[in-house]
Amino acid sequence: MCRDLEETRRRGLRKLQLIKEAREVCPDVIVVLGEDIGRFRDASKTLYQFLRSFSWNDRAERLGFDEVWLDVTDMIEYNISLLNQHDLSQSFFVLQKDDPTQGFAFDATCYAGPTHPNSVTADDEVLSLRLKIGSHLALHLRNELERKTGYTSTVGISTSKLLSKLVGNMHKPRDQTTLIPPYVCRDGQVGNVVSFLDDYEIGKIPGIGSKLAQKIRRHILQHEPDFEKGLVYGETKERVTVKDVRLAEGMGPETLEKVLAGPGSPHGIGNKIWALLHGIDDTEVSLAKAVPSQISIEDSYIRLDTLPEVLKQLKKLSCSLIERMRIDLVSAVDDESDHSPRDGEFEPEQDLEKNVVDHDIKHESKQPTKARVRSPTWLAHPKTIRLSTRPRLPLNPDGTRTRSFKRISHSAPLPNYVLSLANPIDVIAEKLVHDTLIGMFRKLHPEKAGWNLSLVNLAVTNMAEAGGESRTANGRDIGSMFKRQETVHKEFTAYADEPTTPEAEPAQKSKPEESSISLNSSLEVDDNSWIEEENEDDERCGICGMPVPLFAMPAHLRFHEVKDE
DNA sequence: CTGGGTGAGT
DNA sequence: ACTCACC
Repeated sequence: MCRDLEETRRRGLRKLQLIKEAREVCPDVIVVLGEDIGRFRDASKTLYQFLRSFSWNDRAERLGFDEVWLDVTDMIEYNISLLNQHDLSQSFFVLQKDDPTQGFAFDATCYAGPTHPNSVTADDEVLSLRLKIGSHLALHLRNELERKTGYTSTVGISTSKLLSKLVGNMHKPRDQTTLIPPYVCRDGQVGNVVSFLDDYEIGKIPGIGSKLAQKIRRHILQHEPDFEKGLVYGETKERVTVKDVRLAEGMGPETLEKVLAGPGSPHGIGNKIWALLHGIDDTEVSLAKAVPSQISIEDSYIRLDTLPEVLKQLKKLSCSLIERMRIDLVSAVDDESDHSPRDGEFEPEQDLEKNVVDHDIKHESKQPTKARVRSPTWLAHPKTIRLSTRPRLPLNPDGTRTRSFKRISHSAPLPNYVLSLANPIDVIAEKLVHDTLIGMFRKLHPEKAGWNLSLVNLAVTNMAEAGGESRTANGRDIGSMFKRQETVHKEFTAYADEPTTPEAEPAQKSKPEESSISLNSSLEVDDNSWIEEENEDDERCGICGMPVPLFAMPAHLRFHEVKDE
């Protein structure tokens, strides 16, 4: 097994490759089944909360486990207002509005890291400046991420989710790329956005998945595109590029609508895809959510065709699901009622470490007046439970098996006792299986036998958020953790990689600077504890008295000017 | 035969 | 409520 993604790829292993094919092309590959993604999930959470903790507007959106968009438009705007236009090379980026000493020095006359294209042509000074500042912020975030967690990362800087994601792939691993102006061009010349996108295979554009890509290819090629066996997943023999589509005869939003519309496709798909092909994506980076909208656990099986075995698996999935619910949906809240647990008094067994910031607790315990405890509380109540299966299709007459990824599902109200924190997970799971899941399973598979499942998924959905619009309840606590201490590095033994996303908009106007960050792999991390020291070289600000590093003083004083207006 | 997520259509 | 498309 290779720790190194490049080596792995060089040996012919690809993502989404069939195990059979992997063994053919690389006979000494070691295939590990039954993997536990728990540690990936933890790493993902760490990454997300770290980046989110920098955000001012809380627009931080995850894509899969290892990518995050940040809409940092507000931070860029604010910092532009602080710039000394006569000394841009000695700028200071303020990371916190309420504390102008928190930040870093940077040179606002240049981009940090690589750009695409590499050479800068004079154009659109406003957008250029915004992107330059964005690129320095990205570098700072990457440096801090690596210093504090050990994770290296790759970042794209542009004005939309679409463009930041794509351009971020240009320099991997452990680097960043800024898509630079001119985004659109005058005089019929092609801007950098269109020229950047033109050579992409159509299916590589985020938002154009396999189904849409096939429909488009079929239309452009005028026949059913061949999928050659042995080719990398998602690649076709006949490459259809964005340019091919854009310049195809009669092509436009209307044609695309006709080509793409069908059952399951959203209205206006033609317009949307047409915009995407031009690098236009006006979708916003979504606000961080206090709670997920769904939690699900699934497992796949070589063969699952008896009821006793199904019940056993349902029990296992139920346990995992309840455990996950308690981790992600339960938080500790202040409880004023004078209920300090007496010795020997039963306390619900559950792991709240991830939800509670321990310094808060210590702080609380210093309060002499009232015995305050943190009581576990549901941040949201799922109202629905859903059971999905993926049946393995019966053999064809000719003995082959058609592969299907179709799922069937059934939903039911989630019984209240599942939310009981006093009972052991085990006990709840057992009851859930017998009271509810068996019945749901029978609805999906009424026959006594004859079915064979390749997958079972158990989910809770339909979250009713509890009380206080706690958008900040959980994540912020974790976010503050980063500001307080170095976080222990968790080993990340994989070659995380590649996702891909969204939709479109005029890159032109005053649009968000967005960064798409992708987590790559781990480095050794020095087991670092850092001590905050007061720097004696700091000058004190004449206005607010705060100690400010000398190089940051000009920016700090401008901060007062702006603020006091 | 990966293990998750989100959002939309019907 | 259920399925599909997409990541």
